Amino acid sequence: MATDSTPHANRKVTLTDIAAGCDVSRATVSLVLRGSPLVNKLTRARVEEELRRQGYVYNRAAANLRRRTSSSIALVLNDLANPFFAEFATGVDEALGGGGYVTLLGSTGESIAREQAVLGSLLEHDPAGIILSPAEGSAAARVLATVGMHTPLLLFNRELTGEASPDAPWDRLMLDNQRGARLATEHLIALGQKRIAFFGGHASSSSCQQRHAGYVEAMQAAGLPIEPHWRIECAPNRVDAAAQCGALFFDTPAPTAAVCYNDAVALGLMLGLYQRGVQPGRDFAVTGFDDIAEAALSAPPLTTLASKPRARGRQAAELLLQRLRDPQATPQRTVVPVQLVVRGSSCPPPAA
Amino acid sequence: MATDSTPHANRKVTLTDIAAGCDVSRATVSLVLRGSPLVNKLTRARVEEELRRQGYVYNRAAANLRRRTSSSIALVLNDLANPFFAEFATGVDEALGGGGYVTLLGSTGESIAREQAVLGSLLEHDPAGIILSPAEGSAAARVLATVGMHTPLLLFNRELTGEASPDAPWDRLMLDNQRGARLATEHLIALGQKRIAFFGGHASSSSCQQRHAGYVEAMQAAGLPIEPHWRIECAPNRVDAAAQCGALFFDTPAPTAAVCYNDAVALGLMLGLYQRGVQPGRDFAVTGFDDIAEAALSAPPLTTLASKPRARGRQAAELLLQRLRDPQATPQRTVVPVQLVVRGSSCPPPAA
DNA sequence: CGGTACATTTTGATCGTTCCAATCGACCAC
DNA sequence: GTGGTCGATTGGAACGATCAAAATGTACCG
Repeated sequence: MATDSTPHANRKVTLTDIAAGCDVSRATVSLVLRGSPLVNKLTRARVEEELRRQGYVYNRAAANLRRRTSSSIALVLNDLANPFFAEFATGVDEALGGGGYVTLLGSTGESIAREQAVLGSLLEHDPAGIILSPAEGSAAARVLATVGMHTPLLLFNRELTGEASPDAPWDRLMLDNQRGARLATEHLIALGQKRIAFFGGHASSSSCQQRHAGYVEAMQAAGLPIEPHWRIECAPNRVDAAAQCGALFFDTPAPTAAVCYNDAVALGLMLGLYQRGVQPGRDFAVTGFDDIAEAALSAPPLTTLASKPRARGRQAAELLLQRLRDPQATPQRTVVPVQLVVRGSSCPPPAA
Repeated sequence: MATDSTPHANRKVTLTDIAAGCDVSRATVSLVLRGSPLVNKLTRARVEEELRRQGYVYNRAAANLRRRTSSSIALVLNDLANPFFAEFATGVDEALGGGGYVTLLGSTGESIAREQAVLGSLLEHDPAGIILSPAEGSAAARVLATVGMHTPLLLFNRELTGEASPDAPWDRLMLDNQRGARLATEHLIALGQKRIAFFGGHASSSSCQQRHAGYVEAMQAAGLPIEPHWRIECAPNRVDAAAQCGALFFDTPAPTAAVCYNDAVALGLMLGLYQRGVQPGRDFAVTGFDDIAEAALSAPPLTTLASKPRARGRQAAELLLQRLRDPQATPQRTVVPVQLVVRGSSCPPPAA
């Protein structure tokens, strides 16, 4: 309450001010701040009182400079506005905060140019590490060039393109995309579906490739055919997905089910289906990927693959913190399983 | 490509390294870095070459220390996982990046304790300013005590409680909650609705109070009655809203429409209505607030109030940057209008 | 009393940058 | 040859913290 009693004009309070204020040296104050057992109980009390009185706030930047350490982690995301990544970011921040780190945020909006700029800008703040969910098509070489090899980087969710480089000792946290999509496809097949499309995403993105591979795997294992026009690309958002819905029915035989790239796409597709008078969950089966919050609440609720983005965020932070503790350890590639969540959007094919 | 040709072991490259590398003084290199016109073209070229060769990265922390400046802004949000705030954060980061600032993220998860902790932690990194969307019930006095008066703070979206304090010269960016809710209510009234409930939110939150006031205003202006059981509180998320749906129908006369606290609540309510066999947009009118992405894509699409969170984010950043330019200006309170977006979820009452 | 041990505190250098004042060479004017 | 101006560069002291080593003081012991 009396914190701001002294109208300390403008300048910030420093160690030196405190030291002067209670007649000790800066070093002693520093020791007090860091809870060293070396200081006398009495002086500690005096100093602490003075700290309170002057409203001192620690300057971590100065400390970090001297100690050649860092207490921040950069979090660079391709699309923060996507609830999946928003949840992820929340998890990251949670875990980093627990570890005494602060999150430097950067959002690239899926633009490689902005990714470069953002990485460059954040690096100037000397983060202890970086968590990066790369923009689509981001190249390993460029990232390596700007990040260098001083700062540990954890790759989340997507691979970088042209990853031939031997000296890119990065950790990875990836979803088991292939197995997830395979599970979804197998689930549809078990329901009796035979004409199953793969809908949405850009074929150039690694996660899309992996999910498509899982779909192909399941189809082939079941001896089912895959028509070329059952593969529809679209941007991974609702609006574009809804717009592309019609493409599923241009050609015959039309599919009666679709494994979608992710939930956003699946929800958009369902909207498009409604608009054509096709009722998802009854006339047409749909599955998603991610299990974002609205998946459970759509009509019909969406069958999808749960990846628990917040837990993934915490995990990403943990992995990076671990790397900081042991910079020499060999790079880890962590693949987290995803869980099939069956809801109303998946159904048997309409009786022919 | 040759950036990492030198296996520079471990230590980071500094000004001194560059200076030594091309036989000039640190000061000159510093001038080059900042594009000063004082340096000779030739030396500049030499230095720039050396910078590239050694893969130098600027240490902004050191510079900030010396210059007594800061190049970061703290962004503290009560719920980053909410798409509204995720969009907001994206807008903030966009605009801050443009201004050469970096975003320090903090997510409080609607906990006052965490808000304190996060603010404290971020302040140690000496942000030039703070954008805060406070947790519910966060007190002005506590915030003032931890933030102090050195760091400009911009309050977004919510007021702090107990705001009697005369010396809390904070800028504000608020939505026009009252007018928004009034517009929604008037819209329902114009459709012929007479029994209109106000659904969701915590009565203690300032934004909820304002929205409720707008609702009351419209009802009274139209001479319509307001039943006590037409005011249902719930947490501002889908799940709780769906669960509280039944409370609307415990008592008679039951409402035939509801003005909801926000979109999350409205979507949850619609789900709850479906589960009771009541079809929103036909049997019961619903309006939301925020116009989050899924509002347009729900079934039926949601009538709501657009607040353009991303644009608000940019605006918040701009306001704060302006404050930094002129710290002496009198505190601003900016209230942004919201726009009624009429969609399928609002309808006339069922023919009695 | 000298010596050693221990607890506590201080001095001065340092982190990587910027700022200020000073320097230096070259050129010109008188 | 002296002084002045100009362009280009530099040395060294900051910024606010930490660290290593040295310096206090105090107590104890033979």
